[in-house]
Amino acid sequence: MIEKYPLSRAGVIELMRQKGVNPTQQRVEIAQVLFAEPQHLSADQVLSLVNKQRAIVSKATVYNTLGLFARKGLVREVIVDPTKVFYDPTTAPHHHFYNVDTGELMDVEQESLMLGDLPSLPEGTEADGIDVVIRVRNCA
Amino acid sequence: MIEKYPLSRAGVIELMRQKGVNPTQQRVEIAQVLFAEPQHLSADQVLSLVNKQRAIVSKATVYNTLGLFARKGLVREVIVDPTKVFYDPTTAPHHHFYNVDTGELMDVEQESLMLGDLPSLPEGTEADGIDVVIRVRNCA
DNA sequence: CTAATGTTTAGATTAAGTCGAAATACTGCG
DNA sequence: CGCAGTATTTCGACTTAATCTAAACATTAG
Repeated sequence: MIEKYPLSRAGVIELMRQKGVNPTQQRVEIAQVLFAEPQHLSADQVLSLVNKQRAIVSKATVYNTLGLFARKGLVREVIVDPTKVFYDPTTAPHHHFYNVDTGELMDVEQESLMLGDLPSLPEGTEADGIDVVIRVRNCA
Repeated sequence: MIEKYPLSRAGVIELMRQKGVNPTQQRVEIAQVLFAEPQHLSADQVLSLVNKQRAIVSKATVYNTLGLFARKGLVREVIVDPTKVFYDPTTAPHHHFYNVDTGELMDVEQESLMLGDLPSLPEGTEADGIDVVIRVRNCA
């Protein structure tokens, strides 16, 4: 999980195998874009990055694949912007800064923000994950 | 801020005055829906609740007003669902459970989840708020 | 080869949210 | 009162992320 960026073609294929995702042509292309560096891309950005040179992958496939990757735990969906979803290649637990002025999204590096125990969950539910977003704005 | 639900018409008007929001007819109608009880409503839900009996407020006004309320600190925007924004009448700091199976959003009651210190913010930014969402799913 | 299954595609469709410009309501002031 | 100016609301068209549909394509097993 803690690997060097960018991940090689072989690296992403290996990772996909580990996560039980069939590494097809298009999926590998998409994964390579996502794992090029630690970053936060929207579906739209992934679409245009993948098809930068020549058209390789369709819009529907990008959406399908990002959804699949998220379900399989290859990437993490980050919901902070009401207008679009971001996909984060870093799946290890970590938190985010979100700049409401610029729309920029950044990882919180160190585990400087520590969480206490989880509160008791509602009846009949189990934890799926925790999202902590620290909203910041440019100071005046 | 810690008031009893539902808030009376006079109560919401008072609150709007405190927050510097001109209490017009439509805004009061919308506020009464929001402050009827602790809950999490989408713009669409507010729209249909407000116009349940007779048409009172237009779609544009609902969106305008919810945005205004959020900016003025009357309600809190909660972003957990990629398809819509929820509005929470409880503005005191608190966290949320989000049931990914049902789409249900709930307040975390007690301060059972304690946050440590904030990590150092990115250069040139100041804190605007923290959103903690505990995703849960129905157990098998 | 053929069937079955899994994947990708283009293009139409949905639905939340925004926008622009006209209508309406309210405010103070002569 | 009556007018002028500002604030608010409205309609309906528009934008856009995301989904859906149904067909095409790929891959594998037998």
